[in-house]
Amino acid sequence: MKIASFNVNGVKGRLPRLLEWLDEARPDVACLQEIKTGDATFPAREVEAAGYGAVWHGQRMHHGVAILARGEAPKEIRRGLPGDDADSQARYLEAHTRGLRVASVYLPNGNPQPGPKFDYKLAWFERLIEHARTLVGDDVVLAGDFNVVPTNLDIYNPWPWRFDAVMQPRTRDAYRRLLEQGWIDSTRHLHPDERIYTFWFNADAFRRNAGFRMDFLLLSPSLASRMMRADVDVAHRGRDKPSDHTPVWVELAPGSGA
DNA sequence: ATGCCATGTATTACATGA
Repeated sequence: MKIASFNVNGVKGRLPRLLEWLDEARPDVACLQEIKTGDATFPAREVEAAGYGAVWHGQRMHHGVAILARGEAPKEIRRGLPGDDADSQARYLEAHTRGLRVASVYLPNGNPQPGPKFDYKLAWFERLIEHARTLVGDDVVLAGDFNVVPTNLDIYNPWPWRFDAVMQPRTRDAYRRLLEQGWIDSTRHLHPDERIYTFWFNADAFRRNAGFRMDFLLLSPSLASRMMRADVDVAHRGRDKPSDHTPVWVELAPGSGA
């Protein structure tokens, strides 16, 4: 069973790339971020024609997350994180599919730093940590764009980006505390020493392979023994009109209930 | 230290992204 995450940077403009990737990669579950469209304008018909059921949490112009499942409709469990009723940004969606609880996560970018956007990022991260604590005992995948570069192995060159929100000690500390609950960064776990990137700032940065690793598939401890392979579909970043992120995926062995 | 760029929405301009 293949679980994937893909920050599409606009699901409508990216539809040809998305449908092509679904056809080629055939993920069983695909979590999308930055769909950048409202609930009424998500291209559900096209996604369904590609063989995927979907749930989505849209927002006009910005953010927005979705969960796709091949051949079935995911059952939505929650949209938005608990802890702040005034937070109207669409960055979290949780659904049940294929015997798992799957969350599509789009953590705030947080730039410029310092400032209110960085404060929002840290507060959002704390709410994610609190909610994740309630999930870590089940079969759960937290998949998404976490907007954090966990270590200097996860970026081509930390120096030019040392003031960026994704590099800050407080951002990294929040991510470390999330993982301390027991979550497994599957890509890093299976490739402990490799330089692996999932985001490139622009086409020139991609040519130089000057990337960041910020998209993760975090597995709850109960799924650890089912982890088989993990990789990044790097080639999709080099195609026509690509997203700035590239898909990441992990393959799980069938569970006892599947 | 960074959006020259891309995206979407609504108008030729703005907000967002990392």
